[in-house]
Amino acid sequence: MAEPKQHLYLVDGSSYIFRAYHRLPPLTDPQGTPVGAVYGYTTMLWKLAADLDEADGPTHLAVILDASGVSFRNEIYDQYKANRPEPPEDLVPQFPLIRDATRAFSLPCIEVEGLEADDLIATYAREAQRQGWDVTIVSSDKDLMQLISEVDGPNGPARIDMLDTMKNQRIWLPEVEEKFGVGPELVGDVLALMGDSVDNVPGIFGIGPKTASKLIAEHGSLTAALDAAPEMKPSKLKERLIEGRGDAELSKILVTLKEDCDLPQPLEEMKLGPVPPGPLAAFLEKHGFTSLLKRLETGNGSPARKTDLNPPKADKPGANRAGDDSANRQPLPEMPRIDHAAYATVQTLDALEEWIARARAAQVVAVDTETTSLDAMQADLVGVSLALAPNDACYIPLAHGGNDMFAQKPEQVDKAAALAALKPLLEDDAVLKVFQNGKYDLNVLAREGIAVAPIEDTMVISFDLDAGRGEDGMGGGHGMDELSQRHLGHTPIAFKDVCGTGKKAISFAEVPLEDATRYAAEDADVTLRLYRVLKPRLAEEGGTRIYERVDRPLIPVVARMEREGIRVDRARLAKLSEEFAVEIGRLEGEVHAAAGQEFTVGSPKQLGEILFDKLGYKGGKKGKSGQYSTDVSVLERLAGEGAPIAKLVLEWRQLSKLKSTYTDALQAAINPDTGRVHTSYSLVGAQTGRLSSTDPNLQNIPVRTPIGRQIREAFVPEPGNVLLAADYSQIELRLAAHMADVDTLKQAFAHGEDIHARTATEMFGEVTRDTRARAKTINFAILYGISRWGLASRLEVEPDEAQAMIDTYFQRFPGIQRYIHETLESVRAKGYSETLFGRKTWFPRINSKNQAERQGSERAAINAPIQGTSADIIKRAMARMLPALAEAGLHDVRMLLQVHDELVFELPEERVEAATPIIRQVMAEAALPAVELSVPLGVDIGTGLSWDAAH
DNA sequence: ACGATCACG
DNA sequence: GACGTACGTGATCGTA
Repeated sequence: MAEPKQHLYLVDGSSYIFRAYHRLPPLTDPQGTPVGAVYGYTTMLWKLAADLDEADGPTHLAVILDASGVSFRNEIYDQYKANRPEPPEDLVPQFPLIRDATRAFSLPCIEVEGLEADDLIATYAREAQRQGWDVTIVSSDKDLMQLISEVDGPNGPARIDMLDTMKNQRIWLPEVEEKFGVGPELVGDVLALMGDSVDNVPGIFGIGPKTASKLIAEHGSLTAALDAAPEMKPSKLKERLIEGRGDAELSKILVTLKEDCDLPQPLEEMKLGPVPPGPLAAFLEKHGFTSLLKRLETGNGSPARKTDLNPPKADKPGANRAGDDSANRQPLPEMPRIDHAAYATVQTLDALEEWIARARAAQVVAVDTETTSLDAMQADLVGVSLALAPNDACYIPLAHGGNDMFAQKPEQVDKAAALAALKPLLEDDAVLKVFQNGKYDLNVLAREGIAVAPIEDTMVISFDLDAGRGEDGMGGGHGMDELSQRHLGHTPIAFKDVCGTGKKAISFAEVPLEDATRYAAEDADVTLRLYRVLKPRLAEEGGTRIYERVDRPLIPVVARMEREGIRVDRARLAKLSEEFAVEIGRLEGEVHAAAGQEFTVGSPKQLGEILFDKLGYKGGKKGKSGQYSTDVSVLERLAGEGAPIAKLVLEWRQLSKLKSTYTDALQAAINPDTGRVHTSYSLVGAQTGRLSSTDPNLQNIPVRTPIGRQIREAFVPEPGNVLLAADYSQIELRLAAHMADVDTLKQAFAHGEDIHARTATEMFGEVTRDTRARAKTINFAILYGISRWGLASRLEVEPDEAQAMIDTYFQRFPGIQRYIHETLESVRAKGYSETLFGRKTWFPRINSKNQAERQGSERAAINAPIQGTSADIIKRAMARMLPALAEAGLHDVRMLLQVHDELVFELPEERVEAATPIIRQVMAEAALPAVELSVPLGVDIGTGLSWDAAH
């Protein structure tokens, strides 16, 4: 048997502590020594050491530090690292503690005078790779990205990758490519051109990361780029390249890692075993890391646990871990209890200016708006609250006392003046604005002419961490009250306690200032506290990638789409409503006649009794509510068996649905100010990461039947414009083919084949209308997690026959069965599924003893990575779309709607030709560069004078 | 407030 | 031996 692969982790201790210092709160230990960064470092080592025995975890580990003093690079260039500022004074005493912490874990700690940590890491990494080991460099230093590689070793490929523990991100070839636009072997050349101000590597003045990447990618190397300079067309860039040649060559030497250092310690001595608890306990105790100490004692996720408490086990190492993660969370510095009396009401411009100044100094401020409506497109701004620290919060009333000119109004800052004062703060790049559901506030403030940025959103952070995590008894929502309850143990004042409910409800503008301040300032306070709890978890739990790269950038994009809205033709809808009403009345009469009595056709209860008791049709099945089922499958069966009433009811239902849900409701949804319909998208509505749409839902407008499609004809562009609809074609099946690595399907997609026809050929040997339809059903069944009974009922065959088809499918596409098996194993062990972009969905019931519950989770878990990856891809496309169009000068293309695999745009007719290829490209390439798919993404685009015509 | 039904991907 | 059968949503209606 081959020996298990060795995996060396090299921890770049020095760079970690700098970053930890800035990211973590300034804790001090019982002796008064600052230990915030050390605490961060300790938890990181803890996690790494506890990963021993995990797949891809370390078998060997060493910490590499910078020795103090000068390195050989200073002999080459005396200015090297010369302008680096002194480290902050409360960081200095923490440097030696890094060594103490490392020793406490009984881990090797290596530093060599005259060598930098990077050079030692490079040498050790290459040496281990030569011996066929995998290597993970724990650092985020971009210089080290030069080392990322994979070579053929004695027993298979040996790779060097990186792990950024702050962002909890693996860095591998795609990440390097994304950052530098070139492979690792050329990273040094890019760095040499761009320089590094922190290390005082000169680079070439005036060339930054973008230009450097572009030059190296174009010419293939630094030397080639420099050589090509004299031939370039006259430009600033050309001059700089020629004049800066010397600087660039020197920089290249400085950034090149020394890979042939003398090694002070052989690799074998880095072998990682269970951590002896004694020295570690002493260290934790000395510095007052009591929560870690407790975990060490209880063995909960402890690096010492493996031998001390549990004998090594061969079976699933992660079993039963599902969902227990929250208990493993880092303790946070205590926050004071919520104190409503501490909140300020800001009633003068001077006081407001002071809060704004303090917010600027704090650089992070939680913001909340109070309005008159939940609909951001109708809401009037009533006040704004700010929070700078726990209990340090205020409320700024702007429109209390209502709009009645003569009413008695409380003293408050003039609304226009206050907003003018707030605007620079809210738009300041250097001040982070934290919201709970920021999309709402963004829209309210955008309507006041304020373009808030940059923002953070605790609701979205919560979703990216905990989607699906709700269990019985504990809600899984991401609303503020729920989050506050869950993470802060605090129940905020309820809106209805301030404004009342039902008929007696008052507008927030009528709430007395004292109550308004308590409520509003508390919301900002809670938001800030939630941010402090949730934000660090992103990095710890691997949520940074999806939050920073997908969901956070999407917030302003979706907000903008909501504000754009879409025009609907009211007259057309009204006409449809009327036609439907006539037809519904006629059908109702016929149904009553067929039934021999009047009854409420819309009542499934009454209908069931008429059909099965009075008229005596057979096959009535009662559900658990004791009521006959009368859904479409039942009525269709009855209609097929010659029951005229069933067909009439089906028609009646179709038209009632269309009228009440669409033609009537859409007219009512037209915004009187804009004349357009503005849906609201939820970024946290669907567990898989999809958006959902409400008020009205524009993601379920009819399309499948001709009669329903008439409603789509009422969605229209402004005069002179057209609607453009761009759809991903079969995206989920394509992703399944990629993720399950099914060659036959991948080839079919690569050749642009009809995928259902192809499936029919594989399964039934021939393509007919019937076999293709069956194949299509089976393809979807696979995506949704199949059962013989479910498939049987859809195909109207016996379960045995359905099972035979499933077997055939798995035989023809063996990757699918393996994918399903591996996905479920992983979800059972970890508790969550993951998309290609790292989005997690939790399945707390995956190991349930209740079979139905468990099987339901299993089906959802099979589907979630596929549906979720598709959602990630279109989200990335959306975030890039308007910038890409703008870059081509297309500023008048509006992105209006998203329907899961479709984007709808409105644009002047004469822009269609220019916009189409850009939209197609952005969508088709949306996975890149983070993920390279082995199937192409097809995009179908159409245009027309209605949404229907655009398809 | 909840279940049944049906609109969408 | 019983369970309850395709994934993910939201709106509307009737009924409790």
